[in-house]
Amino acid sequence: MGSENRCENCIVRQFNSLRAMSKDELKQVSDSKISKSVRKGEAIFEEGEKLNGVFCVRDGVSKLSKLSSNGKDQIVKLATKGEVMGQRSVIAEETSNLSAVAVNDMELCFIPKEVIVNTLHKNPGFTFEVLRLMSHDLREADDVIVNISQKTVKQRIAEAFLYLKSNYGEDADGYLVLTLSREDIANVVGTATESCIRIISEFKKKGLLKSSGKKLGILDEKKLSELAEGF
Amino acid sequence: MGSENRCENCIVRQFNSLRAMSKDELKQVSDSKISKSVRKGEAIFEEGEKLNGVFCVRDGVSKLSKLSSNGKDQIVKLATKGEVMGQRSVIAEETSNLSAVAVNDMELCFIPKEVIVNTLHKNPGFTFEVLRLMSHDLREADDVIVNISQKTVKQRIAEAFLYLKSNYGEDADGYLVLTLSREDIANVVGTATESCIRIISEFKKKGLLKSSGKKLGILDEKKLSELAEGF
DNA sequence: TCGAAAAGGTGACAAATATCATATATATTT
DNA sequence: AAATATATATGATATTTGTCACCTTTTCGA
Repeated sequence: MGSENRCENCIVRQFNSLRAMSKDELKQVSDSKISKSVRKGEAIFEEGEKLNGVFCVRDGVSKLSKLSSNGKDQIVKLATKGEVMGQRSVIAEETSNLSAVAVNDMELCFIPKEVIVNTLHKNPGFTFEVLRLMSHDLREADDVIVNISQKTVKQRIAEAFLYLKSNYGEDADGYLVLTLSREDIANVVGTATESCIRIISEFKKKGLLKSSGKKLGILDEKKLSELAEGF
Repeated sequence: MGSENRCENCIVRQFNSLRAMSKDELKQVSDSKISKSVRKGEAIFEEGEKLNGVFCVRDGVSKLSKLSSNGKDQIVKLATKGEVMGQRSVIAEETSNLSAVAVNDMELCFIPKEVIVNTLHKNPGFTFEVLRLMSHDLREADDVIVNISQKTVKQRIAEAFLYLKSNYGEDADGYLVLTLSREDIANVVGTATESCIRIISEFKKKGLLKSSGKKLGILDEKKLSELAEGF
């Protein structure tokens, strides 16, 4: 096994709570972790499932969502390289409240919960780091609640594109690196797919967005953010 | 000072993270805390304010909300006896993302952040307990997001009444102990005050709710929960 | 590479919800 | 108790958004 497969050397660790682990703890994690490849569209875990560990995202993006009885799927969060999924369930010792599905091909490490829980009880630095990251997630969740209830669908879609640009960037030609289907965008902002398509078409007609194949790009960021703010 | 004013003897501590503190740590908290009485409608802290500590709710209820530019106020959470407010901001070292306003007369203890932060770095049990409670808050926030985007206003209002009953109970005559104004209920479910009033009137006409003065009571819990589920 | 399936797109219409106006009841102040 | 402010209530209407139907384009597997 090459040394790049050791958590000690894994670069994504710099972005998550694992960076607060001691060398020994990290060694334990590395020895017990299981690497997984997940293809686009595949499920990583399902709502209601009991998680026996957490998933550290090495590459790719996963959508964390909740399905309702009427068949709608609300995406609550997108998890990217460096993020750890399933922490909440492991900490609260509850089944997962969300499903995780790969948005594109992914590389993951599964870390058994025992190692995590042990470290949580022994290493306050690690616990604090997890707490800090979760408090960030909580703030973002609060913001989502306020956005959904106070902004129009058009504002939320405009905001979603700004979010995609600032979080995942754009390529040399100005297209967003992370390509989401219209349905996924609709599920992020909490609207019907048709409404989402309609508004994206409108944005394209107005010269705010451009498209090439499946890719979408932002043409007029200023107007898009004015729109998001409600002007 | 009577012994009931010591955190060591405070009963609300049983419901929050302070129960994981050592005797010494608790003594420190008690020696540095400041008791406050807040009248109904008064602000405890404002969105954007830098918090120098947390607020432990001894009695009463506070609404945690965020104001938008269009004047609407989304209530993200209600904090009750035993809950600690402002933790997120103190932990993340950010200004508060929410405002806290008293829904009824309240008794609070202000605990300077130094004591909290010190304990977070020294006592993993305490940190873990804070983490556990925050992971619960995060789950609830996820649920709110899904509810707001997938359920109708009518469903969410039905749900709000069930929530008020199960969390705050009802008096001998079957009226909800926690009385919220129609505006507050509207701000909890994320709708216009008029829409909220209209639906409550409808519920009363249909025999699902009863009212007496400002008080509201649940008459038909079964139908109300069926309604909340979408039947 | 052909053909099915999925994704993207658009119109017409229905339903849900917000907004505005105005009235009445209730609480609060003086 | 009168005066004022605030909360509740309801109708009329506008706006937003969802739903259904149908079509075109793209993707992907056999």
